[in-house]
Amino acid sequence: MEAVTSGAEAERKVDYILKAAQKRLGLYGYSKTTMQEIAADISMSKAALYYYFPDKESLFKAVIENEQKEFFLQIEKRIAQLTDADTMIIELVELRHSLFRKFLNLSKFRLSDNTTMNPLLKDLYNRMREIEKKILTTVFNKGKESGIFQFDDASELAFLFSDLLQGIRIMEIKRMNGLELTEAENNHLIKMLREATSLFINGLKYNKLMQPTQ
Amino acid sequence: MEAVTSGAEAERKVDYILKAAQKRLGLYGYSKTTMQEIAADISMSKAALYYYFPDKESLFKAVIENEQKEFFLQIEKRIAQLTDADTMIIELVELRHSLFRKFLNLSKFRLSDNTTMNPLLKDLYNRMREIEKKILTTVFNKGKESGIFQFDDASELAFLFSDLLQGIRIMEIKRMNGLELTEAENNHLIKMLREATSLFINGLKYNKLMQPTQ
DNA sequence: CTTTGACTTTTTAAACAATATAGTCACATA
DNA sequence: TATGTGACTATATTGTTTAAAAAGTCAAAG
Repeated sequence: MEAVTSGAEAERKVDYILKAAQKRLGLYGYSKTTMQEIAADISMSKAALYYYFPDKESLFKAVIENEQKEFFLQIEKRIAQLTDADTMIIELVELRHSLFRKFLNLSKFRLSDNTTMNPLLKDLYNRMREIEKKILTTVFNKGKESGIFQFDDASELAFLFSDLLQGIRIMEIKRMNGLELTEAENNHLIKMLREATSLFINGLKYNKLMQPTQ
Repeated sequence: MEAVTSGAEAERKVDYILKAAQKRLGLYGYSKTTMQEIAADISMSKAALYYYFPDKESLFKAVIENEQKEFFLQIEKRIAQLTDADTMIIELVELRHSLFRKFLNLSKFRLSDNTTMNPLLKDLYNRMREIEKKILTTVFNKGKESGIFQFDDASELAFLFSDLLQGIRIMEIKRMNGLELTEAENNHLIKMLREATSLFINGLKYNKLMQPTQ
């Protein structure tokens, strides 16, 4: 799946290609970006791209992996600066939201396009959730240790919380009119996410109803 | 949108048609059910259907409205038997889940078919949520009056909660393999719904973080 | 008032051609 | 040898035509 080359020069070339691909991916999405166009953008021939990447999918996979790495790096950096589990979660939600928009340019990955790029999208999506859940699990456990949260199974909780947030995002996207998220729609979304998080944390702090699983 | 007739005899005939349409709708979905087939099922001519209903859409709209009416009737009946707001909400979620499956035969309304029947589906969906939110708002307010819930805006809360539940449903459906919800998948779904509801209620009971809106 | 068969119109589906894009390769150049 | 290219092939997408199916109409009849 990776580029076939080694050496610093080659690496710079690969980065160059990735940048170009990233730009078009963010702007037009997967299926509306051709290898020809990417090549032209950086004054190369299409064939040269195939020297560095075996196929289109691999190229874009590399783009996405790059962004994802940076994305989670920033999240963990911020989390590390905090001490309380509850503020960590709140921060996590906020950061996740803004970074997701910034790095992955979500708007272009939307429904219309998602039949063609399904394999890529699904992979991206699964990894995202996997890592997110791992981080959440850690934070929940930290809250439990420090005595402010009460619950049974942290990873199950992380699963639920992650689903719940994703659900809110989907519902907001379903409601929106155009193909882009307007400023108002985005504000509403972040407000919903905040409220849900706030209630969720509260629920964990005074959790008396929650039964042990099965 | 309604049948053009009056009189008890005509009404019985309309019911007869609706039953036949309902059966096929549940079995095959909107686009895979023809007027011809419905007519044949009850030994009528297709033209006769058009005497009672102006078009296909109206016929199926009537079917859906029928089921919806029955659906919410049962919910409100059950709610009326309860006194505590928190158990009301739990019951509401449980009932909503089982009745939705029973009456609206959700499985057939799914993604594959939803491009063709979009207008109908959207309408159905919007009404559902509208009524659901109304009921939720009432229950939340009841909880506030009796002093067990603390929050600012009941209808906003209903909106959030309703979204959140729907989000969990969607996430579970996205995860599922085949086209039908298996027993295991359904169990997982209902478990998630229960946990989310439980946490949500807890959050409302000890709500100290929740800020007044904006 | 209700029902129908025969009819017209509209929608959907299949088959095919035309186009665009992914991907290959023999050769060129440094 | 490592990198790059133009010209090629194979594959996937899109557009167009045609045929079939289904929606919807109507004059006439019971």
